[in-house]
Amino acid sequence: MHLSADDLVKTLRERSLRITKARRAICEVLATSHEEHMSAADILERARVRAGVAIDQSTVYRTLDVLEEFGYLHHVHLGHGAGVYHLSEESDHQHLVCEHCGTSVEIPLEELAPVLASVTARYGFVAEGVHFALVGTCESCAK
Amino acid sequence: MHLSADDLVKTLRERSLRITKARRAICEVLATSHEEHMSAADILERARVRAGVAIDQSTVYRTLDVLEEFGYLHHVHLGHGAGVYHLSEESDHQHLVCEHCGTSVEIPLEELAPVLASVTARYGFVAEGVHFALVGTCESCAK
DNA sequence: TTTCGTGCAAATTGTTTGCAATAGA
DNA sequence: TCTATTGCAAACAATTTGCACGAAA
Repeated sequence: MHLSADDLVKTLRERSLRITKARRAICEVLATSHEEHMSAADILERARVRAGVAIDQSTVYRTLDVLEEFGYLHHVHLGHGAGVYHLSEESDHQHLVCEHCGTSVEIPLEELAPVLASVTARYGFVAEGVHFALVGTCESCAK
Repeated sequence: MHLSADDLVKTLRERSLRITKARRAICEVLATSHEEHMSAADILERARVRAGVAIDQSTVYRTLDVLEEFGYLHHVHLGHGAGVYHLSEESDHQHLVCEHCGTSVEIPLEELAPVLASVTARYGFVAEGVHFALVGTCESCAK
């Protein structure tokens, strides 16, 4: 299930943050480009069109910060250049298995999304995060 | 086997590039901090000390570019902030295995470095890239 | 001597911040 | 009304580029 623009707006309202044209437009842009990785500049441009009013980049960054703080959004710096933003998906998770003690830790699949995306882009290989486990050494065994 | 400063200098010479104090110092810094992830600023500082002469940041970037172009160096943007550089190790690689046709593709381990690093930072889990394969669908099976 | 590589300074790109004006609750 | 949020402009951080001089080959 995907987050809608209204979901985002609602959470802003619930935290007694104000719903402005800029914020609404940014939420809409994020909600309607779900699987896409957008830079702040991309979001700004689309939000401007959608809002029909002037929106500043600083407003975009500030809004993204707020949403990220609440866990609705993530951003990563793939390769070089600008960071890319996208909404958090339902918490599919990925397992980290310790080869020493067998413990497994769950991490949100989203954490791996950036690499999986870049692997797809570069090698045409669609990785299935859920089908593999990361093997390594857990924190306590590392000591 | 690790690359020494001389190895690096030698390759520069072989390509008829000039061996300057700045370049030599940068090579030495890289060679003597093998497993470390250094930013360009770190490298600049250490190279300045080592060379005993003024070295400019642009020179550092240009030298790093050259070494990277020749495959002796990699850099990645982990998280935010400055990118980090490190010499290429023996080409450890990672396998992408297609679950449909069994084909496997090799990708440089370095490709996965960003996530592995963030997983370590966030969960104290040291992933061993070489011990897992990414399972998914390859380009031709995807059609 | 002939270029290549340098330092310097200024330009670029991506992101953040200070502040007075404005609009949401 | 009251104050959170905005746009603007300026500050920042990381990296790149233009250029004339100096130094490797």
